[in-house]
Amino acid sequence: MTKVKLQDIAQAAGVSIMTVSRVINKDPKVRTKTRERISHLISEMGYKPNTAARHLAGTKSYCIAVVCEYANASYVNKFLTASLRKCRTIGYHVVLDELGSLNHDANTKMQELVDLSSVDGVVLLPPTSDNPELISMLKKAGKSFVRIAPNDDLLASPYICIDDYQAAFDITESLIKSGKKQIAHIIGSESQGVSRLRYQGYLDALKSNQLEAPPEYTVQGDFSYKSGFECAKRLLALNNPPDAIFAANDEMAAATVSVAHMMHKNVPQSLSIVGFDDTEIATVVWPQLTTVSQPLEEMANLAIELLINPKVESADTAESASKRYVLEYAIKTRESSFLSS
Amino acid sequence: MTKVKLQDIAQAAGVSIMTVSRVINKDPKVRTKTRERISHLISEMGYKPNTAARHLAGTKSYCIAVVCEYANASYVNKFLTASLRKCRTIGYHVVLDELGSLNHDANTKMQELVDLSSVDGVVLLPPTSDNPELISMLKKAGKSFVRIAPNDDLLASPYICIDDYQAAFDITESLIKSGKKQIAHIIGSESQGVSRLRYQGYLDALKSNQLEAPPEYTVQGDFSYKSGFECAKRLLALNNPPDAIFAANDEMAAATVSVAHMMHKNVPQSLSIVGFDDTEIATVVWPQLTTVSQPLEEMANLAIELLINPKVESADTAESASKRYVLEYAIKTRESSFLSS
DNA sequence: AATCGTAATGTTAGCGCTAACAAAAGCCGA
DNA sequence: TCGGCTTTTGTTAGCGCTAACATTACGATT
Repeated sequence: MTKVKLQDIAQAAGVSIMTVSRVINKDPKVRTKTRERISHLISEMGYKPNTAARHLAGTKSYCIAVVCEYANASYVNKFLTASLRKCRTIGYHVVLDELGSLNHDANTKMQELVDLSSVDGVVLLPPTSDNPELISMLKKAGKSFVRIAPNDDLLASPYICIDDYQAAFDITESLIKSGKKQIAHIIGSESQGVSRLRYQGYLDALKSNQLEAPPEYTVQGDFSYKSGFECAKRLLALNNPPDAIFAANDEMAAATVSVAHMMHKNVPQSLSIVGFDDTEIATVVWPQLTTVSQPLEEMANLAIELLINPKVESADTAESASKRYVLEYAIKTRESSFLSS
Repeated sequence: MTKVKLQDIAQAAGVSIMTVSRVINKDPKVRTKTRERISHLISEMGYKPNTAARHLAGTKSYCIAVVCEYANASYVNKFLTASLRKCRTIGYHVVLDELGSLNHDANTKMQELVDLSSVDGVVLLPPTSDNPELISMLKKAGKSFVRIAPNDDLLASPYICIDDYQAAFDITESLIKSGKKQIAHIIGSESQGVSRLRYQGYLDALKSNQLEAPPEYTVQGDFSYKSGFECAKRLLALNNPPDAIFAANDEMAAATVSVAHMMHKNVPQSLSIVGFDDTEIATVVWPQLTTVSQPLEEMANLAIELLINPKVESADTAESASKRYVLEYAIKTRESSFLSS
């Protein structure tokens, strides 16, 4: 039960401890034959590097930070869980930073700096992806970080997103294809770039299908259930209420479902509702939400991958310089927009 | 920006590094005067112990494991977030273990054992709190662990819970007080002890109010939304449908709300619905759920506290031997059972 | 005041690993 | 076959801290 260490492997392989360390750290300066022999022993003897020792001896901390505004947002939860899972398999740790709770300017910065020193990389979740102070702080500190769905300063760091515009376009069009013509939109938080993209996708889908929406069909939410509730009430109280509502996230779409029930509207017959994100919420309301499924797990895995791998800043292709990762989304069609029977 | 270390403090205080270490570790064998002087310097100079070094040198790993079946259950999320928050402040790390995904018997055990070695303590979330193999494994390994809401083998470890029975009793009675007389119950997963307690609380509340429920008013769910949906459909399809439903958790209560909408029942006028847990879900449905609020944050904090503090196994009082922590719950009255206007 | 016992502090070694440099081994042409 | 080069491997030191033991300071007892 006692742990296998470098020493043990080295002894078994008849090499020095350093050579084994090199194999572990993928140092190319090891003869292929030696590497293979050692690699074999490593897996055979079940060696796992001791993170604490590596941290202490080396320059890496084997820890990454996930920064969000509030940890209870459903997409944050999903992302966080995925990150924990991923890090667990590769022997990293995760710390969670919630910016929302601590609003003192200087204090926040301090908090951050403290952690920065002991973290290999940082993942910024929206809306912190566009926090200019945070970004400049990270740059100044020379920390590597990746952002999820940022809007501004796109060259500041690698980032991961989906094509929010196209996804919004598609899901709006799916509404149109199902015969809806009066489609309203609840915009997401103004502080987030994706809100604009999703809004634009919605607008363009209407336009390219020769549809128009009166100005009152566009209402400003902030991604919260509460805001969605208010917005949906406003929309459905109109003289000419919409026959479909595209909410910029699931929370607001769920709220719209609630209002529909409140007003005894049949969903989807007299009102279709679609959301965005495909979080838990989408499937704990009735009817379940048609929504855009973001590959949050994949995003988390990729983000961490990018952070821990010594970025091969090779100049050979323009491709490797493109620090932009656009992942595939999927439209999950459920009953809130489509009657199955 | 360079980190303060023990050495720096020792120098500033004119003592040896070891004395400072003793102060940090609350070793009583330091003269009060010395301790105070050093403590002062520690906070003044902003010293933070280096976890990796402590881990390497000492016997503790400064890491705790949270074990659950599936990480997407809403109470797990809430607990996990709280744990991360807590651990962050005290310089601990958290690893998440999801048992549900890996069902291979031996494999699971192995997985666990691997981690056990590098973890100071383990928190078992239901239903893993009652996993006998897990428990015996932990005991055999001599790991300290605390369980949340266990049902069996109550002396095996310290545990934290609320009075599920009484809470269920209370919330059922609140239904009765509001004038409902035909109250049904959707039982939670059979594998979880709390299901029985909540059921019993429900039964006894009826009895002590001279009410009776026909056998068909009791249906077996499994804490999932889906099961709640099926159960609620069954209940509301009865010839004499209930006028109130107490679901054993929020997921199933949310499902019941869904079914009510589906059947065009007014909530709470013609059907009151109450849940249990007060997770996110309770407030993203309409009407929002009346539910029992579990202090999950507090539970997480306490669990971690218990794990990291060298348990003072003092024999002086029976009190210290009682390894049972029953925290306060609160009934959150919302519109699913109570019309505000 | 000398003696002992305990309380308080100090010293040494090393946790498992990596950085930085040192040495050895392999390869080449002349 | 020999330098002079590169590639591959080894050696040494130390990251920041704690365990275990060694030493000193202090106080009480006679």
